[in-house]
Amino acid sequence: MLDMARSKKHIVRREQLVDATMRAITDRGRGNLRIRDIAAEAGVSPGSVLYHYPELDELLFDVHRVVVERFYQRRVELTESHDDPTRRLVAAIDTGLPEGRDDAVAKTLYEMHGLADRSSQHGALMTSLFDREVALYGTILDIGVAAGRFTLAEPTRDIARTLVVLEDGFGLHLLSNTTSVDVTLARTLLASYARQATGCELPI
Amino acid sequence: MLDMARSKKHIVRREQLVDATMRAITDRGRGNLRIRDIAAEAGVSPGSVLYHYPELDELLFDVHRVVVERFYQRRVELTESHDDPTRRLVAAIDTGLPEGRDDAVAKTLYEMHGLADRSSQHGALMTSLFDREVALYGTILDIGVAAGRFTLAEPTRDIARTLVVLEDGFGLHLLSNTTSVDVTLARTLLASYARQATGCELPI
Amino acid sequence: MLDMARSKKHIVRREQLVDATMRAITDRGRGNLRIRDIAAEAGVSPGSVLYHYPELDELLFDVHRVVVERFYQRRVELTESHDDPTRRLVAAIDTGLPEGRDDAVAKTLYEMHGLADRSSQHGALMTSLFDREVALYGTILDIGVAAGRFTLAEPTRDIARTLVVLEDGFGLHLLSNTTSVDVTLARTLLASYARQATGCELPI
Amino acid sequence: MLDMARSKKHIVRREQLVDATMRAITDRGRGNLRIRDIAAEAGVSPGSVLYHYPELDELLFDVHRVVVERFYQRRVELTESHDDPTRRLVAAIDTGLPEGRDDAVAKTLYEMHGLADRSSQHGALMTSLFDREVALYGTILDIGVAAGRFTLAEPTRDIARTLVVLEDGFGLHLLSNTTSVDVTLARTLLASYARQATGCELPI
DNA sequence: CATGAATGAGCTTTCATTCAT
DNA sequence: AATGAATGAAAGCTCATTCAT
Repeated sequence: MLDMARSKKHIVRREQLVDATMRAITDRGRGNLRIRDIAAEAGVSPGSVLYHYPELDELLFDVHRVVVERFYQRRVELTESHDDPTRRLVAAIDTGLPEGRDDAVAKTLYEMHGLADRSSQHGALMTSLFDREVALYGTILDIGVAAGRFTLAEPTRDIARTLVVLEDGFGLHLLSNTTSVDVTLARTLLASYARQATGCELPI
Repeated sequence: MLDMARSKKHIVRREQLVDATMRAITDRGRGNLRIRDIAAEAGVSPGSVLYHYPELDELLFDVHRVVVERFYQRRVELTESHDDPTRRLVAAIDTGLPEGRDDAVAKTLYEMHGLADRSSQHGALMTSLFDREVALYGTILDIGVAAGRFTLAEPTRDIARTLVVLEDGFGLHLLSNTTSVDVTLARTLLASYARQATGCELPI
Repeated sequence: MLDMARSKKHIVRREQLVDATMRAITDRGRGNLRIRDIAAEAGVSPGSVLYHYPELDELLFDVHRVVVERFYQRRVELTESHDDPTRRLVAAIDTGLPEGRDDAVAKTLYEMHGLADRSSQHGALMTSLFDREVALYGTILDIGVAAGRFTLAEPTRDIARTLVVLEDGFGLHLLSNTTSVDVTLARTLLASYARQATGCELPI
Repeated sequence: MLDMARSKKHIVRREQLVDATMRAITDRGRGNLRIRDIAAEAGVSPGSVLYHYPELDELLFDVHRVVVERFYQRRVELTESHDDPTRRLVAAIDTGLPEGRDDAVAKTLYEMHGLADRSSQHGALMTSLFDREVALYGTILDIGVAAGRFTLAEPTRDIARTLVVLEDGFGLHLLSNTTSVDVTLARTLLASYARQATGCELPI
């Protein structure tokens, strides 16, 4: 009992630290991340961070995991809140783009790409996200086809993958200081591609 | 004369350091970059690096500049080595994707995205690259139209931007440990989009 | 309570560091002062010095402050331990001169003059010391006059200032390798001036 | 011949470096003095400084020597430019005080005190200056006595020493950021002491 | 559990110094 | 004679990490 209680507290603390780390990454970038930043953001001491996460890599991995999950779950929820296939498609597009430069989830997600390079664990996470995003789009497209709304110009999966890659490309630019791309343009071009690929006008 | 010679030597050393830095970034990533790595890669002492680049930021900026220029120039050269619009388009696509995980130029380019976040100078570089890439695709498309080979489904610029963003999205995945995307798939999907957008089969 | 205890420990450590710095300055001179010297003198690690004094300047300022205070307080105590005006005057003179080349307080005090040059904070400290020393002599003189023992040849303040400046001049020589001046001579000449200025023989 | 010419050039360069060092010390203080500062002030390269002064200590010693000589010679010249004993005395007092915070000779002289501490060579220089200054005052006083103008209250040498020490004390304050003492006050108090000691009003 | 104190490893940075030209 | 280039030693500074309380 006591053990469980302690464990529970432990888990809660770890979750708080994951959140704090996300904020710290959004603020300072992953490269400059210091334990004291995480600690400060969580309102605890640096030693406390190490206590709950003796291996910092584990914390970073948890952050990645959480951020992937949140990002994906949000997409699922918001797309499933619509019945109309075109509205679903638009919702998918909208939730696939960062809301702005301070979109913590999106920012953290992109910061994690650098890790995938050196860690297959992180690579696996990213792959799992990609695949699920593709599946999400795939489902939306197939349902649209089944409903007689979409006429696909290419195999479902190819369109879905292209859409996800496009999102990622736009995300990269939107989270940088690039001025050639803004979120409106990104939506427009994504919708434009989607229209072509589905043969269906989108309510954007 | 003497002054020019000295200046020249200095410039040469700086170029060597830029190259060394590129390699160091490819090896260790930008976040973990240490002066000693650059020095080791260049075969000089750490102090020497600081001697030629008192401000590390300036070195990093030069690296970004060089890498952008190399990347873009290579694309221009290889696309212009073809006369046929479709072959040009294919060449553009091929040079827009990293050749592999160890593509130093591409790798460095992507590592620089993190800097754009905090530095408008880097942002400007990235914007300039993006704009020129878009212009490159734009020219290819327009020439193809003029030659009666392409029939554009969308405004030239929109297609061009979409192509560049797709490349960037693919690049992101190809340089990470993601297994869902490989270079063959990237080429295929890019070509697929290009075919749609130009109404013209590509010799891929 | 806990906060106060912690704070207290911190304060104690800082005081220890101030003392250690005084010794280090006496040994090596302020110009050659290294953090490791302070650390070694305090029996801690260099990092620990920075931990308690993130700004070295602050430490140096505290050293100055402490040394000024100690120097002045000692003078006050020792002069006030006498009732006879002439003995007081002699005590003031004696405590105004360095006891030797290894007089840590005096040595540090003089080493600080170089700082006043560039920092108004240090200048203010030196001014405050000077003014208080003048006031101390002033009081002694005035009391002597009131007691009918002294007959001042000049305004009280002028005599007092001249005495303090003389002390400082002698101090400068006594702490250097100058052989033309020793502490006996300094006492004699100071007493000589004091005798003239007060019209009263001093028991030196 | 060639050797001598080279030698001459060498000597000239060394003199230039001594001057440059004086300026550098006045600007940055002796403690923070870097070879590059001297080089910059002399308009040459750091390597050149070492070439002419392989031992930096030697340069510093030459600076001390030059500065002592200049300071003393100027005093001699300016006091000897007067015939009247009182005017001589005033001239001595005036040339014994720094003209301001940027008085390079005086500034450098005081910065050298820190060296005397550790080097007997420097100590000897300071002693020689002190002794000559005392002799200078001594001569002035004796001549004034011989001319029936001064009636000394103390032995000549004691008065002379007291005057020099007073100057040094004032110098210390005038070159620091101390606000309690300015040059006018210093002149006044010195003159006041001189008047007492000589029994002669000074035209100050 | 949590913290403040303390440490030491690892890095940057500064600078006198060497050296080829 | 003089310089720019390069070095390496010595210092400072930053941090993760340890530990007593």
